[in-house]
Amino acid sequence: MKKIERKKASKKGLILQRAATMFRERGFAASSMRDLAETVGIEAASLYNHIRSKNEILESICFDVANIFNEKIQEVESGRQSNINKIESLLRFHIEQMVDNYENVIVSDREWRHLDEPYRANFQNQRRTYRKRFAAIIEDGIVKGEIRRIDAATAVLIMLHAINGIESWHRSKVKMNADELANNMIRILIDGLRKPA
Amino acid sequence: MKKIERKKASKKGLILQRAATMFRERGFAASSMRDLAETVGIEAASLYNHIRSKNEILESICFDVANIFNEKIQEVESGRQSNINKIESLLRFHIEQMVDNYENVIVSDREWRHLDEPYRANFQNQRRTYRKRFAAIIEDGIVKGEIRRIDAATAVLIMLHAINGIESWHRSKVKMNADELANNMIRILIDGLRKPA
DNA sequence: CCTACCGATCGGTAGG
DNA sequence: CCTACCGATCGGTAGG
Repeated sequence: MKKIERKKASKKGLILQRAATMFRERGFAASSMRDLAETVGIEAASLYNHIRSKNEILESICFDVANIFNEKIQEVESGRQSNINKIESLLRFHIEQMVDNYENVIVSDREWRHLDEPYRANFQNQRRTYRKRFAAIIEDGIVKGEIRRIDAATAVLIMLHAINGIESWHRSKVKMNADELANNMIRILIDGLRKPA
Repeated sequence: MKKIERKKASKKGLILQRAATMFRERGFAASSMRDLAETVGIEAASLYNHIRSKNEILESICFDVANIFNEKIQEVESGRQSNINKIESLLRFHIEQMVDNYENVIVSDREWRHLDEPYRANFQNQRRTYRKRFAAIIEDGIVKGEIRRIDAATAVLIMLHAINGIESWHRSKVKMNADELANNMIRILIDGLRKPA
């Protein structure tokens, strides 16, 4: 019994993993269940023994990613570091996820609009909330004099989107290692381009 | 004769404009020619009197956007400003395009992967070239001591992706005006978050 | 997990 | 610009 369940779980895991790759490469709407089945090595109809629908796969990917980031920001918020260091921690985590959990992170960011209701609204809400919590850290940093007087909401959008640049790093031939990449990105985002006079 | 041509041109323009909106909202693959025809006010079959195929619409959107940015970077490269100011000019232009030419810019950035070959490869090449030219400006700025010793390619990816954050600004209720937005973004990207000690 | 199949919808064409 | 229609493909189900 345990064996069967483990087998089922791992086959479902395989389906989700192959789906993430396919959704990233072609987009959710342009990915067919027949093609997905083929990469998994079964017939299309057999997929439905493991998942309920195409949309359920997307739900699974999107909410997995959302949970990962929600847990992290909770942990960071309750820490005792400076706000600048909290931001650096979050950025490092985003970069790390972008490197290690690439397919899922990209798909959730790019394809969540295809979620059926009420999942779409739910996901959008979680996004909004996450950004507000991130902005609150920046605002606290401004109040405490660690951070320039910038618009916090704009800064959050910049940070979160900037990290999507790693997408291109993934496909690049000249692979910088992941740590070096993270250090470069954080330095640029936190200290800017301009050389201090 | 002129009248007919002008009429045709404007109907084709309407189709491209409605298509851009639809492609942005639902994605290219999830947009049907029947739905597009409906928003234009004609039958699906009649679209083909104005355009050759669904993919041709995407080509038109993507290469229009590519041309706009290629022309701009050419102009900036040949200017006499400092490299920091060249970067600021490019960023301002990107932000301006994101505000004024929103649908086309977003669609070209998000949906170009659906271009048929050889357009896809061509577009990808133009992207790569644009980024190299952008990076060359940063590298020159580093050599001349205007810019910190950062990885130029990484900086380009950050800048270009960061600007996509405006996407969220568009849907936001609390509308900051476009100039204010541009100033905030440029300050954050060029001078960073951290308050100088 | 498969075979066989459903109704719906897709991009596009013929012919006027 | 329309009516009528094509073949292909879609997500998903029945039944075993």
